[in-house]
Amino acid sequence: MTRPLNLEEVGRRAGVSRSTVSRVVNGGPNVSSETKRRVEAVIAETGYRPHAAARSLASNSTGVIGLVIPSAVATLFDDPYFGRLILGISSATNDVSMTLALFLFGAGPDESSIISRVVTPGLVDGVIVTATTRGDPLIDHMQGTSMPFVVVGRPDNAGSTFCVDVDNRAGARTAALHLAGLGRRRPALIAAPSNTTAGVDRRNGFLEGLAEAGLSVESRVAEGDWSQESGRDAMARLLADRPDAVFVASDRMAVGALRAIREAGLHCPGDISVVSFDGIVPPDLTSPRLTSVVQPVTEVGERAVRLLTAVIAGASTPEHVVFPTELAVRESCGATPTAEPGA
Amino acid sequence: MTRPLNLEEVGRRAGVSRSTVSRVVNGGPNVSSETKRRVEAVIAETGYRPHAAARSLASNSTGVIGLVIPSAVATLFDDPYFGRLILGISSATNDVSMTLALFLFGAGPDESSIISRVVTPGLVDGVIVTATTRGDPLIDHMQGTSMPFVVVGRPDNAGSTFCVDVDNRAGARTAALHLAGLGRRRPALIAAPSNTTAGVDRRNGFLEGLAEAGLSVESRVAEGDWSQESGRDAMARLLADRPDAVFVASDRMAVGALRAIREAGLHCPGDISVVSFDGIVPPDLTSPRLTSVVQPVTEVGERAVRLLTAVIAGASTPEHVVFPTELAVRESCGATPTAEPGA
DNA sequence: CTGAAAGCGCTAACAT
DNA sequence: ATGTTAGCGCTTTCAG
Repeated sequence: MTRPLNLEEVGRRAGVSRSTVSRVVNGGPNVSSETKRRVEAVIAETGYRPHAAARSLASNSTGVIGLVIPSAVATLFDDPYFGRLILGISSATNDVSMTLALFLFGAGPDESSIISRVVTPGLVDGVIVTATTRGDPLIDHMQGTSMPFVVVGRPDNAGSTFCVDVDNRAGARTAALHLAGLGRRRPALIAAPSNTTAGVDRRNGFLEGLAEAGLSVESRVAEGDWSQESGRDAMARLLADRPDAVFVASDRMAVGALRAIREAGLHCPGDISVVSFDGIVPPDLTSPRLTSVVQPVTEVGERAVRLLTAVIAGASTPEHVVFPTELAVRESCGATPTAEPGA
Repeated sequence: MTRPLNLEEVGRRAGVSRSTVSRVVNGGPNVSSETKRRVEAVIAETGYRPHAAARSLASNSTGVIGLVIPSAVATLFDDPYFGRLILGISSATNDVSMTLALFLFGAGPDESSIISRVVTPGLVDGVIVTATTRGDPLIDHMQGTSMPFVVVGRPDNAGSTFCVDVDNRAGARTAALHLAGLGRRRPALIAAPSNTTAGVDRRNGFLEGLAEAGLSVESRVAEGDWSQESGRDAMARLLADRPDAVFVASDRMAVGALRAIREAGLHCPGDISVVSFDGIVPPDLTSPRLTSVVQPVTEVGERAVRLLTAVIAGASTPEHVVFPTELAVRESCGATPTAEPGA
């Protein structure tokens, strides 16, 4: 006859009440060390583990946070960005002994049902939302609920939400200034999708930096979709205009751009300087190695978790965390490389 | 005065008991359509959603499945394999209205605590374990618990576990036969880590196929670590031995190998035929396009979820699902490409 | 320092 | 067809 292994049973075996067992399990005060020892012995020998659902119900806290990635099309995982972000978030949740729930969804009929699952009470304590597009209804939806959430990235209506982002605009501006400083005079731009704030911010930042240097892209602008292929296609098209420099809004697209340059029989950085954004593709994977505006993806993820726990704990004045980026100068821009950042 | 929005409250507003509300929420029988209509109206206007933890506790089923990836080092996400697998698993869990919890952990002191969190009662209904290494203690650990689980890949002691894998051995053998059929006589092998069963199976399958064709790799063998860099390094070393063909155990490593070939001033497939395994890198991303043994990653993920739900439902005789692979012949092997599979 | 008791919100018999 | 009731295993006052 095997009875359920719960607090009551552990208490029975240790000769104490379930309240006392609960106290030792949760490291509560007011337990004699002798009692504590005995209870712990029973826990060890029985392998008792508290029941998560029961605990959630009684304490009104689940210990799990959700990560919501809408429009999670296949291509999304071809970019190392999300893997890195997930890694950062996962490691931060592990650090605080929480569990990570992943909500991925593309367009489709299931979308609204998943959206509503995310805000199911008693499922997660809060959620991190990322990869939203401009005007994404998801964020409005979240605001209409009482579920704590933080956004990774900059939502359109950022004012009222907690979010953590990198300074895309400043980073792109730095890229422009760097290119200008190298004496380049016919810059081109391969932008990221304009339905994302990161895409818009990087584009604006680049144009702003150019303007400061008295330069302009004129018609040398193309927009990619984050994929390597799109970067290659965009570069191939732009080459007709004979640019002597190009800022590519993501590493992945830059890899494609480098390829297009090579396929056109041109040389980088000799014929054209390339600077990209992300700092996520291992430098040695390309030749020349990419000069890139590095964003601290892992830190962003970790910070998002910390911020979310604060919101869950009751923080109420929207906080806006913005991480700076750092320009890693390597060979693709044609400048003399500086030391690797952090080296 | 706002009262908690629960079954009781919804029932109060609709003028019925909480059991009745529970029935309509769960689509149970024995509810008059008039009552059902009234209750649904209240639910719609209040935005009531059942409390997940309470439901889990009462029903002894959480509706969440865990995905466990040990040794989730950063490099893990540089390979599109895991992204694809997660996508497949996520879409399958969405289909059955379940939630996906992600447990990633590298080596470290936290490892055992995460391992034990995975088997916390009342947290997940079952777990999918993948990316284990040979002799991984995690699987033994899982077997010691009553938590339902399935393995993606082939555990050493597969006999007693449910698992879904692809036929790595047969796929690699096909690659060998294909290369032999092309008239290549000095084949080389860039193997995957020998502490993984996939690595071992692919190696053995290739050697087996070679033997059937009366060929041998002799000393033309190197082992990579799945990374693109390792493939490049391995190829660079092997080139000294003048192979006229190489089987690379993963697409990522093959991309690196192609690069090494180019950097050595050699030509693929002219000087050397390349066949890889995975079929996960978009063909147009490399030139020449890779001939590859394609494994159905997404299907594997979906199938793992289905199998797990069966185990959760009580299935008890270990089942071993093995998906076949398919050779996609493109340009890197030097053969005349066939039509794209599935085209 | 420890125990008793009242829920948390839901499901699932069992009544009616 | 609907209501009543007894838990699920835990946390958390409140007594002692």
